Amino acid sequence: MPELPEVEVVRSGLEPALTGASIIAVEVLDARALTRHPGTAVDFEAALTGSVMDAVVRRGKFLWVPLRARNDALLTHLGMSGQMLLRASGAPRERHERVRIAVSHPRHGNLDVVFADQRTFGSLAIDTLVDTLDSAAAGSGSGRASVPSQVAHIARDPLDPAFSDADFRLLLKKKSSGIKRVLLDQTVVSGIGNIYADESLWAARIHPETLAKDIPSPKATELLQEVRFVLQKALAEGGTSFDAQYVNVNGQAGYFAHSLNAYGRTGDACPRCGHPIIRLAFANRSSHFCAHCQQR
DNA sequence: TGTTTTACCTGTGAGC
DNA sequence: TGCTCACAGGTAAAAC
Repeated sequence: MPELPEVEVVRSGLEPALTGASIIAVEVLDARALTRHPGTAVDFEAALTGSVMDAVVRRGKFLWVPLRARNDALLTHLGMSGQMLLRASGAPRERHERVRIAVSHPRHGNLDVVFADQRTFGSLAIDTLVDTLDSAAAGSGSGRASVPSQVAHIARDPLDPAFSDADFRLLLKKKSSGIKRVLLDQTVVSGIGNIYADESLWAARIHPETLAKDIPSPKATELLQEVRFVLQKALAEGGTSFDAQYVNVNGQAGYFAHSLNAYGRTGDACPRCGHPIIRLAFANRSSHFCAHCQQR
């Protein structure tokens, strides 16, 4: 389940291999991988072939590759099970392979970028670049102040230097939803999914159903600190991998699953107080928390 | 307008 | 052994 740390691991893995590389061939094996793309698979293949990739940029869970001397980018969202894999040119098909992009890099030679996705929630697209609303750099990996139009409404993530803590606290004051729901709202703060929302709330000792507007400002500041700590620790450990759902560009799993305190630990003793971690149904998914040290 | 629910999708494992 | 069903969850559209 790729959230900010997992997507950043993928971004930093792709960056040296793709920056400056030319696209020499594109093969769409399953058009469902293009649900975000406004045109057809044939358009997609034709529009990419021959273009040069300038960078690999991330905001929240979105990744994109600006195309040289053009006002558009190759946009990627991994969804729940998407993988971007770097493979030797002509390598055998991956399981659930949806799109293959053959590139030629001036220093690294030829290789294939494979987009594989089991649950087909992820997708690729070619999207027009628009100016960022605050004129600051778009996100991680680029100094340019432009984002794909489909990313324009996505908030900055907590690791972005241009993220405003004050704006975040102000937004919380206006939200009458539970804080867990608000943390998952990518227009409020991006990059956080179910795993890191549960972990951050556990660390900040906040019950997931606490109304966002009821959280005092100092507590909101503490929550942001915990969010950043959890994201940075997960990033340092290569992300969170359950089964084979998330891997880096070389197909390797991350280690953060061993560091989880609440997520997926239903029935285990809370590492802080020893009371059992509880699982609560929440919006077609689950919240995991300690009812003793995270009281409403 | 703001908030909540639903649809999309497939592999895995539990239960029968 | 083979079948059914619940579950995992990010995003956007629909419903409330």
